[in-house]
Amino acid sequence: MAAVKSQAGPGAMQSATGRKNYGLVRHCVQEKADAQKHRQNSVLRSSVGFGEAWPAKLEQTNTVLSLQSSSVHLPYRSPESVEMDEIMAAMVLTSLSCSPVIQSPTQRDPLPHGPLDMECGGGELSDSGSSGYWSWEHAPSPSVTETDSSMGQLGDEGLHPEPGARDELESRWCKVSSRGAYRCLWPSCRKVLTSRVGMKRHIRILHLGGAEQSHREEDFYYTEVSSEEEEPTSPSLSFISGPWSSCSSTPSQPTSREALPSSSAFSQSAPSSVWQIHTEHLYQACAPIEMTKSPDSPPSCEWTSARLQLRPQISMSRSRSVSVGEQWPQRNNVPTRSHTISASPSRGHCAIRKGRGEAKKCRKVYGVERRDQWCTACRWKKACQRFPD
DNA sequence: ATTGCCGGGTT
DNA sequence: AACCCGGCAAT
Repeated sequence: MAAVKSQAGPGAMQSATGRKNYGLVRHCVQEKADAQKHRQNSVLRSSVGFGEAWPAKLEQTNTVLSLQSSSVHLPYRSPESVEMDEIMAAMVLTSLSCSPVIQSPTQRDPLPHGPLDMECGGGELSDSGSSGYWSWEHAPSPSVTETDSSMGQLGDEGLHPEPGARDELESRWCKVSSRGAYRCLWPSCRKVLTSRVGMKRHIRILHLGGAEQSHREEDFYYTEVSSEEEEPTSPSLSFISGPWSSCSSTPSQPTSREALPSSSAFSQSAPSSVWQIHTEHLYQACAPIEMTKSPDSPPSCEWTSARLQLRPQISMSRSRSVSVGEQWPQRNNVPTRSHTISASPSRGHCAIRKGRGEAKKCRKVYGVERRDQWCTACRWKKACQRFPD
């Protein structure tokens, strides 16, 4: 009883005669307490880990974050001063994801499913891999990984792009300043026009069937290229850069081209998937790190220390832009899950002791004063035969 | 402190 | 075998 009082408080007190439920009540209370304890511990742990990973991640993801900030008209700030504002910006972006422009890409279901659709579909991209987290932060293919990481780097003037496809992407991004041509990104159509209006018309008429409702959708099917960049690009790169650039209302704007689509693409599927993602993420926090490290990752020791930092930067931006607003539910959920896991031993422990108090015994039923009504075993201080466990 | 009951003693 | 109880673990 004293134990009950101390653990469950006065509300859970059971009378001596009500001891039948004592065990159950106590178990529930115990698990509650355990849950709270685990939750606190997990929250604390996760928050600590987050805090550790955060600064380093800030440095690496500064680009994406600042771009996001720019999309909500927040001035660029140094990484050291951005933490809270980034969270706010991410939340704002999340809320902004419901804007018509952002949603429009997902309305193209009847269209043939080229890479564009997959990419601009938002949810399809993030969930295409399957179970959310791994498909998000685990780039399914090297090309995507590289693209993701280069996405972040290209916007970051402080980082040096790497050779290979990244160069191409860089040129693609850099062409913004030297824009001159527009390439149709429709699958198997690489038409290049020098006029945006012409390109829109081309897309609308040839690919969108001239539909009136496709009024704004042409933006998603062409990309702006520099006139000298006519060599074909790998599909993964082209289809990524294209829709992303065009998802914004003004495709030629480098900042919005990156921030808006990313937020839109993920926000549509984020609230549920990211929720699960972070759950699994924390759950798998002990998973090997190096396996997910991109070969292009900057050789920073900070990047090898925290798991999140090893993710492609765009992935991190996704997670953050969408999930920061969801962080609390996630965090509240994660400990719950960990509690479920960690509670099993405690449950097993309780199972051993479960028998006691579970069943009424003669002593409890009749009381000491009516001992004559006890079963023989109880009278002999043996295992009760009338109310066996 | 109370309870359940094992182990052992006594008759 | 019937009965009783010390003592322990669990609560």
